[in-house]
Amino acid sequence: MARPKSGDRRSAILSAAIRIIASEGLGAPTALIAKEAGVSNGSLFTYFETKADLLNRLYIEVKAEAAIAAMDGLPLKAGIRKRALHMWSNSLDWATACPEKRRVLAHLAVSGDITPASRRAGHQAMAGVASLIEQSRENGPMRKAPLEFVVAILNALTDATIDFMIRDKANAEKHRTAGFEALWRMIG
Amino acid sequence: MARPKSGDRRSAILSAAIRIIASEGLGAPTALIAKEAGVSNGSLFTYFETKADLLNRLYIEVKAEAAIAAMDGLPLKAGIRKRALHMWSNSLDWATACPEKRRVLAHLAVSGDITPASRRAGHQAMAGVASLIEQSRENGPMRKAPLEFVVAILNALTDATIDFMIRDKANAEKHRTAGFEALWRMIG
Amino acid sequence: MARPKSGDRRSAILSAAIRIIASEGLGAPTALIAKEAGVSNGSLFTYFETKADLLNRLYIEVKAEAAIAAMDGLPLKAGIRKRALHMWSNSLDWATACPEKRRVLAHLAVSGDITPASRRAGHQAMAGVASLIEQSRENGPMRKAPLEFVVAILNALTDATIDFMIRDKANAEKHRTAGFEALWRMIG
Amino acid sequence: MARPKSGDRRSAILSAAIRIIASEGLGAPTALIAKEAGVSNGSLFTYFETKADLLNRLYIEVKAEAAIAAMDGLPLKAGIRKRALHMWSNSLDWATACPEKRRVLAHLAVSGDITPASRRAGHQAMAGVASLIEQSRENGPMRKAPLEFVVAILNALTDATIDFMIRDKANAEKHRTAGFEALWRMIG
DNA sequence: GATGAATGAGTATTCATTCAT
DNA sequence: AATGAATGAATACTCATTCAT
Repeated sequence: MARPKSGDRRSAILSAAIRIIASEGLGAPTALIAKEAGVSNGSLFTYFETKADLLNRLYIEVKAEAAIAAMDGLPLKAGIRKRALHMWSNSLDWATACPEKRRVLAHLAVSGDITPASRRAGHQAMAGVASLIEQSRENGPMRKAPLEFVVAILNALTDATIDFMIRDKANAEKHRTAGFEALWRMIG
Repeated sequence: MARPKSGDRRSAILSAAIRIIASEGLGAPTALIAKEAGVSNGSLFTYFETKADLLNRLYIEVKAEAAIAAMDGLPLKAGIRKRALHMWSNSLDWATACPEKRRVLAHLAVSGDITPASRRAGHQAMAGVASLIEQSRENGPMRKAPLEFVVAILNALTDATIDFMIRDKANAEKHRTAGFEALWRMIG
Repeated sequence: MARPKSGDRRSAILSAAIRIIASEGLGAPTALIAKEAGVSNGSLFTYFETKADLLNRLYIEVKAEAAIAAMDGLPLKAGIRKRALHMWSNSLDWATACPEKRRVLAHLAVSGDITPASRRAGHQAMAGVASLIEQSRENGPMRKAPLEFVVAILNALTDATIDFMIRDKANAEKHRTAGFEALWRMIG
Repeated sequence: MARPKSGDRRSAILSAAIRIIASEGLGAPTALIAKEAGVSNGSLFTYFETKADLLNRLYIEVKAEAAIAAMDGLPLKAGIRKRALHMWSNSLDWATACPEKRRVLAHLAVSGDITPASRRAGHQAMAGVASLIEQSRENGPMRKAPLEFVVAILNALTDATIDFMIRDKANAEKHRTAGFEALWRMIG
């Protein structure tokens, strides 16, 4: 038979982990994740050495996905404000579309199980985003602040905006715009 | 009467919990906390019904302490920008002085063990802060945004700034100022 | 002040133990018994060395009470069958009137905490009853069986009858009579 | 398939439970039972959900075994007295041969952990015995008493007889016979 | 590889008993 | 003596990880 669909199993586990961790938190038993993935609990450990390993992979993959989503369809020729707005919208769209992934990322971000290496990998995945921010602030009031500081603020602002969009869906559009305007006032 | 319940013991446990949870996370064994507090593991449960109870009290007390610190010595007669800056500085000073408390608060904030009631208590403690923000944005670009949204952004911005001050202590002062300027650009 | 009313406290504890153990079983915490007795948990241990001690005293006292109840108002001049019936009725009346004491006795009888010495004390308290049985079987078919065997059967039969009287109160009288007739057929 | 759940392990646990509970009572730690069964403490819980579950299964299985033993080799064509005597002897033989099981059953019978469902299952297992009793008393003095009452008395009488046989082994045979005669006088 | 049973370290909580007040 | 806080041993149950099949 052709190659065993190990890739399938691996991603089945990963996406089961998202669903389970989103609802149960990081304390969720690996056995539950395996079950949700339709896989035996033993199998989980042939794809991931330890639970911590699974968590780290999850962190990296979801982070990467978020980064890709953020840059999707970026109008390369457009002005910087336009491109920034595009990315901002993309990020919020993604977060709204995959609330579970966002929850999981929030859990993982504060987990002691995520290694510095994984965090670095996460940052690298966000390189495109970082560069866009770099350009955005180039002529603004934060032009001298360390890039990381600006990134941190952006992340925080994004989180706050998303939280609010989810909490008050009726006015989601307004919040999205208000968030961007606030951002631009800060760095643009 | 027998040996009366001792406030000292209670706070010994609470502050041991801060130290232990800051370094071990919320999964830290109650026995370890008790030991750090110089108290028997059974005693912990005469002061707190359950571990979750301990966590909730911790959340409320530390949150209240942060609120008090934020408002300490507020120059009531000063203009709004000055007062906002004072609060901003206070918050960052406190967070810098008690990094463990901040870490613990960060852990607790995302914990499923903190009850809605405790969260409400936390918000109430922050009432003074909220009112100051309310005034700050009164004539600014975010005057129409929901207060909660502004609060969320402030929190996020504070966190980002603190993170950065801690990470790059040499330029802590600059980051503190830059953070406030960013804030004021957004809401002032 | 006159003598401290220690006797009161002691019996308060004992009767609280009956109520609590009847409803919670032998696993009931001593603290609960103390509370029900209106006494501090520490005090319980000035009246009874250990929980096992409390249980043993309880066993002996309740057993003695049952024995006394059984012999109460015994018509000394009457014939043996009449006296036996009187005792039989007394026992069932007592058990019906104090179901909690009976429950407690049932629990204690199978407990590993009751010492042989206590069991002997219990038997001694039942001496009057034993003697009556002795006479009852004197000319009957079990005249050669060991007394203890007959006693055991009587106890068992009593228990069964009481259980049934309690379970089917409407026909309690019938069961009481049927039980005695069965007894008499066996030994009389 | 992985290593299949093993009936051997299950019964090893069950019979270890009998030995341990017989000597230590129902308070015996599950870890001790597991150890006696030559199994890890965790394994006990793959065969029985909770300790209470283990206790209930034990109750049902031992009760069933007692019932089967009681009816073993029953001479179906014989007269009722003969059949009753056969059952009586069987029961006593079994109880004498497995004193631990009897002890355990005695403990379990009064335990609050045994569910009504388990008690019902126990009664059903005893259906054959019940029917034999029904026939036995059919023409006797207790023909009008509720069957359950007669069963209770039989149980009690059996218990008393066994206790005595065990206590006074030298005359076990005599007690066995005396017990049956007493029974037959009551109901036959 | 896949399975799921086996393992055993780890943990919150209880409770008899002691002891400071 | 009375109180009730302090103690710490004890215990059911969980779960990441291993391993027999």
